[in-house]
Amino acid sequence: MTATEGPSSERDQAGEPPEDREGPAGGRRGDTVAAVVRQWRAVHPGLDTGPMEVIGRINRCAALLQQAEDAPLRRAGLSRPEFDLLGALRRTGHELTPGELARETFSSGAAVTKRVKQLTERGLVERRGDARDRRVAHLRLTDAGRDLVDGILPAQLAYEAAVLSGMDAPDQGELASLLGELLGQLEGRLGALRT
Amino acid sequence: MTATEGPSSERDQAGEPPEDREGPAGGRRGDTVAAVVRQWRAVHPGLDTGPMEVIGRINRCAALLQQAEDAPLRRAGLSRPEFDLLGALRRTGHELTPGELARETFSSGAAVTKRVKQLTERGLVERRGDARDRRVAHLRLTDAGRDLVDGILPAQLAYEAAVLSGMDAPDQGELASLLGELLGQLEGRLGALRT
DNA sequence: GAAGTATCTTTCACGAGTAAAACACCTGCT
DNA sequence: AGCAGGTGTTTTACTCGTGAAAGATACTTC
Repeated sequence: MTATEGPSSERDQAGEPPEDREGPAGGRRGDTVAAVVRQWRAVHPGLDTGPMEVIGRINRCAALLQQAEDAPLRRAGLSRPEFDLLGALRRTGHELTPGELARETFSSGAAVTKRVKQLTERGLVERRGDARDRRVAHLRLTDAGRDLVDGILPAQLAYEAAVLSGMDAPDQGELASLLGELLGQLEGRLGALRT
Repeated sequence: MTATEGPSSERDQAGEPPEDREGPAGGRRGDTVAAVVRQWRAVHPGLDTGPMEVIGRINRCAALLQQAEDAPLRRAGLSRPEFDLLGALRRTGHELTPGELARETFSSGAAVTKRVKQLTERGLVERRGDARDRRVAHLRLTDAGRDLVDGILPAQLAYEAAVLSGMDAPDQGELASLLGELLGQLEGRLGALRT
């Protein structure tokens, strides 16, 4: 969550006309971001609210999805960042160094250090020193770690599919494709905008 | 950040064939999520990776956008959650209680308490006790707070528009619409899935 | 081959968010 | 009136992530 949005609320003193009126959980039609955009437009009629409708919704979807999405993981006693770390190890198929893991999972090196420590204590990850360069460590899944990932992943994907099931397949494909386009753009030239 | 993804990395001992090879910053074509999906499919050919392509991309877009998006705000000395709080006050037009603000900004009451404290100390927000019910506080923007929001918002939206400018307007509209559909679904029946 | 510089990882100190408990106050029931 | 229970807000104790510094090792150059 973030972006210039939030659900619309009701708060009217005595006898105001029953104007907008949408509970935070959203009205029967239209999402909360749409309501927020309407509010902004009422206050600042000249504003170009186009970007909010995209960015606000992305942020809001991400927040909701993360909240919901983690349910199957928690049952396995894993947080999402922990699962991401294990997953990176699993899907690449080979050992990774802490630095590589940090890049893979888009988190700081410090965070990786901590997570690896916990995961090794739990017996899911093993570390091995490099013979050539004694600064680096090589991390790999233990058998237990691999089994855990392989056991969770199908349930996780099925759960995610259920979460998305309100949308039909073609729309999901279209959405994935547009997001891919946006993401490609962002990953390419974001950082060139560091004004 | 989060979701079952992360960029692909290179790590090969001596003489392996130059197989996949995409730096974390993404290859010339295709986003990082696509690369991750390819890795998963190579390891688990039977998997339905559809959900990852949507959810993974949403999460990754959100992470990148938040990182980039906040640049104009930081110049004004505000974090995104602080701006969201001020924005909620501004766009609703009337006073809000801490509880309402928490719902508006999708954050916990405790977080709102802390932010409000800081913002009142900075002279951007004022509080007023309720005469009837002395538990509740009513919060409103000071003139300085209102001016700050009004001063930042156009720059913020222009910046966001620039961030999205790699996509043409019809695609942005399409994306916004699909996200709105998804968000409507999620907001409606998410929580019914609390398995 | 020694000094300086770059790189990989971990440690430290801190800020931010959360859940749960604590408070403070209202309200309805007897 | 008095109290049981509910609601709005703040406090507390804790977790987690981060940036910056520290630590350890490799490379480069004179």
